[in-house]
Amino acid sequence: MPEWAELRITSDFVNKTSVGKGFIKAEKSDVSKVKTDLSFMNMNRPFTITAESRGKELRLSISDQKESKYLLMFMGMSGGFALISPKYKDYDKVMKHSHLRFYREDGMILCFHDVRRFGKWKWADEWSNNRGFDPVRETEEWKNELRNSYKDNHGFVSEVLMNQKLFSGVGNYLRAEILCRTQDNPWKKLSEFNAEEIENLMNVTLYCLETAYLNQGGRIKDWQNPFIQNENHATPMSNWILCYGSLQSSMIKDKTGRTFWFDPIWNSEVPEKYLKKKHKLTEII
DNA sequence: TGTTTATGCCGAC
DNA sequence: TCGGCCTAAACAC
Repeated sequence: MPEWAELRITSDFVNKTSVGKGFIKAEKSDVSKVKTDLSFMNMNRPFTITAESRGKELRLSISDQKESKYLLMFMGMSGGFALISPKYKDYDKVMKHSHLRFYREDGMILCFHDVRRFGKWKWADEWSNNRGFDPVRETEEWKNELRNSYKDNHGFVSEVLMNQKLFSGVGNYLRAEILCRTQDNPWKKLSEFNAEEIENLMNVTLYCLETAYLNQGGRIKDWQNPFIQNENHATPMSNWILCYGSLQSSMIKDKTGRTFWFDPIWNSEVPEKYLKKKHKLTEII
C-alpha cells in the first residue's frame, strides 16, 4: 500500500468501514512483536474508529463514551486494511497476516494486514515530529518551509525527495514519477535550484500525490510490466506510472541501497560512485 | 533449488 | 553507511 496516496486511500477505507459502526474489542496476532497496550479497547465499552492520514502516517481516533485516544500507525512496506467476515472462505489466509484486528459489533473484523510486519502502531497525542507538513493537507506551511530551507540543502534532489521532513509522503515510486515529470537532473542539489524551479518541483509533487490518489494508488505489482501490456490487468495506475520500474528507464542503487529509476536523458549525470554498484543505463529512445 | 527483489524505517558502528 | 527487520513472488540456473 504505502506512500502518500495509499495512506489516504487507507484512511478513506477505514472511515468507510467504520462510520456508524460500534467496535467491541481489539487484539494483535500472536506473531506480532508490537507491544502497544490494547486494553483501552477491551474494557467492554463499545468504541468508534475514525481515521486520518498525514504523509505516510495513519492516525486512528478511538473513542468510547469516556475518552478519545489516537493510535498512530505506520504501514511499513506491505501494510493495509481489510474488512473480513469470519465466514469468508479465505479467512485463515487473511488472518495469518492480520496483525492488528478490530472487532465490530456486527461480527465483521477490520484487519491491519501486513505480510512483512514492518508496520507499527502506538498511542500518541501528536503526529510524529520527525516528519514535515503534509503537502496536500498543509500546503502553504509545507511550501513555506521548503522556500525557506532549500538554499541550505545540498542533497541531490532525488534523495531529498525521500526525506520525510521535507517531502512527507513521498516514497520510492513517487520520487521517480515526480522527477520524470519535472525533467530536473536527479543529481542536481536542492541548493542549486532557483525559486522558479522550486515552485515547479512543489507543484509537480502536489500533482503527483493527488493524481496517484485519484487513480486509486494500489500495489506496485499490479501496475508493472508485463501487466502494463496486458489490458486485462491494466489499472488506472499502470497508465499513470511513466518511469518507476519501466523497461525504458535507467536505474541505480541510491545511497540507502534503494533502486532509483530515472529518465535515461540523465545517464551522463550519474555520479561515478553509483556506477560501481548495480545499475542499468538504458538507451535513449 | 537458490537468489534477488519489494511502496519503510531504525539503530549500531 | 550498513545491516536488520520479515514474507512471498519472480527470477536465475
